[in-house]
Amino acid sequence: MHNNLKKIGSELNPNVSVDCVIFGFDLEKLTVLVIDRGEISAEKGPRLALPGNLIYDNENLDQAASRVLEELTGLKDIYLEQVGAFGDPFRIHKESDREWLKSIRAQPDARVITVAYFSLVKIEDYLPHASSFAKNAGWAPVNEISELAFDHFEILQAAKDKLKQKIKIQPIGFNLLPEKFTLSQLHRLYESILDKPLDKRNFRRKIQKLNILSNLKEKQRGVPHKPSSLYEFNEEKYQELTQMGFDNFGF
Amino acid sequence: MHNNLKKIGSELNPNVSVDCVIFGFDLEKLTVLVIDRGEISAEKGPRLALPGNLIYDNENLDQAASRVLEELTGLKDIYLEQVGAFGDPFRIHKESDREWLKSIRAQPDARVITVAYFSLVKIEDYLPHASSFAKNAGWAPVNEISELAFDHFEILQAAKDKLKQKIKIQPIGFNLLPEKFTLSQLHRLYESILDKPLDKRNFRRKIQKLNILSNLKEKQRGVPHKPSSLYEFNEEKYQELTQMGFDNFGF
DNA sequence: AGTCTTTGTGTCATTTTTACACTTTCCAAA
DNA sequence: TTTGGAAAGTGTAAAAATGACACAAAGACT
Repeated sequence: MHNNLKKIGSELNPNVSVDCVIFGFDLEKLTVLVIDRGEISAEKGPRLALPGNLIYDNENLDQAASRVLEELTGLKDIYLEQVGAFGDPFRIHKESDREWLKSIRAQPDARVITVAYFSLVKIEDYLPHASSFAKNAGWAPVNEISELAFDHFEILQAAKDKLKQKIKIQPIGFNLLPEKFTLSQLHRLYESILDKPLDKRNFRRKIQKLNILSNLKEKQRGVPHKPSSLYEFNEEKYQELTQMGFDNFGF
Repeated sequence: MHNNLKKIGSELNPNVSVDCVIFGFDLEKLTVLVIDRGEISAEKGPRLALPGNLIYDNENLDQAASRVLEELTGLKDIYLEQVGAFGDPFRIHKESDREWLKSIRAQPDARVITVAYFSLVKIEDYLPHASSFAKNAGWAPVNEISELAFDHFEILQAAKDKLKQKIKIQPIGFNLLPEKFTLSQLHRLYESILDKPLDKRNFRRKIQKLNILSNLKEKQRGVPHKPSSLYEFNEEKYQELTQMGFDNFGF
């Protein structure tokens, strides 16, 4: 099938980039990893931007997104999902963007299409201040972001929508939680993503009925209140469910 | 905001294309518009492909998709939705593809990212044989397609999935039906897209309860059985529904 | 011992879903 | 004109899911 491959160097493709919306959950609210472009004049627009980079000609889109994610956080094998392609003609066009563009190795007058991904990360796995990677990256609460550089705010919005939609169908939320978590944490996570309150008892009933959680015989320790049971996501039980035609959490 | 625009000609961008999955519905089953690349040696892979083309540097992605759709069918203002971006490195690599590539004006050794769209067309609005456009395009039943050129089969699959998902949430199916249609036709349409049988009475009850159809005081004529009432999709009533928080058909 | 904070639990009324079969209406052919 | 074929159209009952709602239990801290 793949005969006659052309030999081409691993060059950056000046026309296609990937941007990553990296979600985290601080056990209270949904957060996203943003990069501070530093002190810039008002002309340059918002300081904060999503991590992203041009793609290499010898990697596919998913690989490029993984690479960007790993370059920034050092994390591998992370849940990644494509959001879609973005790009008005000449969306990068300000003289004042030149410096920034140079830093991501794009040509200022190039037309760049960007393919956006969202990823779900256990926030404990990436503590920016402890990391040797980009000191200028940090977690920001999603709901407190009101603007981002370039078209990144639009991309963030699309990523939130996609996540919201996806979590109604597949149990991907566990990627944002520690291995062992409480039902209350899961409950807050769903409320954060769906952006609406869910009745506590009804939520617990619904989740428990699905039977995709293992109740570890272990409790929280050191909390100044009644300690909660800890649970683990059970992949096998979830597979059974899907094989029975399950495809909707009903939120 | 948009100062300092670069002046750039309306050149084709050799790195980015759009492909369109144009769905139709022949009142029996879901169909898709495919292009016959003509007699080619077995080496060249499947004859059938999705319509697509490179994008111009002065149009955005949505515009490019509209253009491709219009160039092929002559139709404007058609429902279009992005499916996502596709593209392995060097996915176009066969010597035998050169001729075809020339015809779509791509360079044989270029790396092409393709952004896929799906669109919904009233099949009656585009009858290939009556059209002066591409004589080599035609409607093919979606379920009878087992292979397509390039990565188009994968794209078709993704488009079907997206359509299936989307129709559970928004009443976009009407774009595939004539202005006036019967409940049975709508029923068959949903079964085709969701790819599963739906109980007739339950389907009708569910649709009617939503109250987004206007029952025209008009019946089918000339059918060899009891004639059906004709209905029209009522956009205003649907808007009311959404404003009341409706976002799920529950299929 | 008392206070604070969060966990964890059940019921009832309403709504939604599912499964299921027969009569009506028109056309066409005998 | 009668008859047969073919799809339209309609109701009900049982089961399941949803939504609303309040208080006791467990541990930490003072």
